[in-house]
Order: sequence, then C-alpha cells, then structure tokens
Amino acid sequence: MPGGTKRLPRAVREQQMLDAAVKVFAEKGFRETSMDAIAAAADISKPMLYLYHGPRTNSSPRASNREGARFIDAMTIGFDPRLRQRDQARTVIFEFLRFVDANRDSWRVLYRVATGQAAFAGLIAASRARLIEMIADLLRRGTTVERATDREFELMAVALVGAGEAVADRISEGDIDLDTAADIMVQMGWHGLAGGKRIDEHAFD
Amino acid sequence: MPGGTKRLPRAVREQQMLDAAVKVFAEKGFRETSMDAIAAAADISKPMLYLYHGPRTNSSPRASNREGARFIDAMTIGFDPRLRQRDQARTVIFEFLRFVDANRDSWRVLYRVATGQAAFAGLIAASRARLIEMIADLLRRGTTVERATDREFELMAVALVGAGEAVADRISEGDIDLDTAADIMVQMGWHGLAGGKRIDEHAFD
DNA sequence: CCGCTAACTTACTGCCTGGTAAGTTGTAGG
DNA sequence: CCTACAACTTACCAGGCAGTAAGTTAGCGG
Repeated sequence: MPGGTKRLPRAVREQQMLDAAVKVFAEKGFRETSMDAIAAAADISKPMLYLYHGPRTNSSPRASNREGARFIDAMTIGFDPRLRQRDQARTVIFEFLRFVDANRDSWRVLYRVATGQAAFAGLIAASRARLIEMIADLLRRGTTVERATDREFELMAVALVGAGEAVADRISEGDIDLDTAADIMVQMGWHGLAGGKRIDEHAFD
Repeated sequence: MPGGTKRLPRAVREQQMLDAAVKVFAEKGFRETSMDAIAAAADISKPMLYLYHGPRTNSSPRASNREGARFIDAMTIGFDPRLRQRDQARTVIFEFLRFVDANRDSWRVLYRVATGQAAFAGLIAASRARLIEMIADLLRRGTTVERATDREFELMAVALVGAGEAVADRISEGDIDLDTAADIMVQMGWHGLAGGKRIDEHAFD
C-alpha cells in the first residue's frame, strides 16, 4: 500500500487489474462492484483503470474475454480427434472440470455472474453456443441414436453442457473428486440411469 | 397513464408491483433495475413501493419467494408416487418444462438473473438443493445402478437438474417443442447416448 | 352528507459512484 | 546530470438513485 508503490510497466499493470477485477466480480457480483473496489483490489488508483481500460463498459468485457479465451484453450487441450468417441468425451469432460477446479474465480465470473448481466448475456451465450455446437458435432458423428434430427442432437448437446456446468458449479464450490465426477458423467451420458452397468467399472481403457 | 389512476386495494396493488418487478428484473437484470423503473412498470409512484414492500433489500426477495413458490407448486403437481419411476420422471420433466414455457419471466429472473446476485445466490441455491434432493431420492429408489454411494447419486441428480435447466433455458427463449424436449431428456437420462439403438462400441451388455 | 382512513402523489435530500482534470515523481535515454 | 515521457496520485464534480416528508383525493362507514 503506502510503501510499495512500485512503478510497473503498463502491460503487467493491465493484467493485475484484470486479475483484481475477476476476483472481485467473482465474489461480489458484477454490478455491485464499484470501480473503486476494483482499484483497491488492484492496489492502484482509479484513474489508472480508466487510463488503461477505459470506462466500465469496456473494461469488464475485456476481463470476460480474457477468461473466456483461457477457458477455450483449456478445453481444446484435451481434444484429440484420434481418440475413440467415448475416450474423447471423457477427456474433454475431465479437462473441463479440471479447468474449473483450477480457476474457480474465472468460472464463477464467466458462467454465473456474467450470465445474469444483460450486457454480457450475449457474450456468454455465444461462447456456450460454440461449445454446444462442438458437442453436437461429436454426437452426430459418434452416436447412432436412430432417426435423430439435427435439432434433436443439438438439444442433447444443450442438455449435456448444462449437466457439465451444473457439476462444474459443484466443483467450484465444494470438494468433489474430479475423477469421480468425470466418471459419473461419462457413465450417465453413455449408458443412462437404467444402464445397469456398475459405476466403478468405468473405462480407463 | 394519466387516465387510469384507479384506487385499488392494497392486496392487488402488491401483486401488481411484484409482477412488474419480476418482469423488469427478467429483462434488465436485478441490480440495473432502479426503483423508479419498477414503479414506472407498475404504473405507480415510488413511495408506494416503499410503503408496501419496504426498501429494495426486502422487496426483491419477496418477488423471488413468490416466484419460487409458484415454481415448486407446479413441479409437485406432476408428482404422482404411484407411477412407475420412468413415467414419474417423464411427468416431472414435462411439467417442469411446461412451467418454464408458461412463465418465462419467472424462470429467467429466478434461475438466471438472481443466480449471479450475491444477495440471492443463497436463496436460489437452497431452492435448487431441494429439487436436487428430490431427484436424488428418486434415483436411489428407482435405478439399477449398483453400489453407488449417496454422494454419487446426489452428483447424478446435480447433473440431471443442470441438464433440465439448460433445456429450460432453451425453451424460455426459443420455440422448442415441449414434448420433443421431454422425450429426449427421458431417453437420454434412461438409456444414455449409446442406448438409443446402437453405438460405435457395443449396445447394452 | 361528513369525516376519517387508506390510497396515492409531487417534490425534495443526501449519498454513492462513475468519470476526469490537473498536478507529481520515478526512471530511461542521451 | 538533465530532460522528457510514462506511471501514478489527490481531489474534485455531476448525475443518478435510494429513500422520505409532507401534502392530496377518493370513497366507505356512519
């Protein structure tokens, strides 16, 4: 605070500010976070925020975008098209949950706080739509549920993504084992509740 | 409206105000809705809001509570314990989706807008938890998944509810056929993606 | 027809917060 | 060492919005 007013190059201060913003948004919500609060959290004075990121209407999407990019990156890491569908699915799910676990603030601010914000709803919806489309494709190619139309596949993807997000929420706020969670999801998704297969017979093929 | 300043009994005005609040919250978000805006939407002057519902910190939970109660009511209508599990599930799912379809504003404000609001997060979480517990019970009693622990059942319920909410979102903003949606969810939930007919791996064991 | 209460309004106040102007100091480069 | 720019601050303003005080009418009980 008083002592440590080191002068840092713009690039790193910008990141610090975004970090602070994400953190505060995650715990207080977006609209109830004042610029002063962000400034305080970033250990910087308010005009710096405006200088580097412009008014609130610009700075916050910026934070969202950065987090969103991180997120997409993390997701695609686990995506290896050479795997069999089921393994692919498990990997993606696991990687997704792992990201959430490791970036709880990002998750909360991106998918929970921002969703309720009219200003961001569109942004988030777009990001989610991409993910859904990705999953829907996977389904189209990987499963042969008979006579399913494109629209039906998409709806399945919607449901799956929703399930994933719900589990992710649990992970972001509790202490659930990642492996267990991923296995349950795969098991449920593949064989359903009536599938009769035992839950711990999951495939680390 | 200059013309229509009819004097109405307190009870109905109170409901009008809540209706207006829900509507505005749903489209503008909670924190970005000013008391004046609610007042305007309810065709009433601001002091009436305070007189009947107290300050914003009271009036908004009140709206949420009312919507939540409606919601629970609707859900339990379709719940007939004499049905077989699968039919029970389908009925609950269908009734749930039908409610969302018929009360889009309620849905949005309850489950999307309020979730991001620190002040309500707890309230919503509690409501959702009840639903999850209900589903988890259903699973415990109804499915053949062997040796699943309570915690695992609960996680499944979390995933299912998440899926339901995601589909509900789609319904609340688009024109998806209710029956189709319900069928797909039941199908997916019961037999999984691989269970429909055939898979790239193997059908039921 | 008269008053009394409940329904309602206009018209303010004070605070909070977004946003900025103007001034200060560290430090890189000559 | 000095100059010039970039990093930073304090201090302020203006608008918006929550919340209220005080006053106005409508209609119901007598």
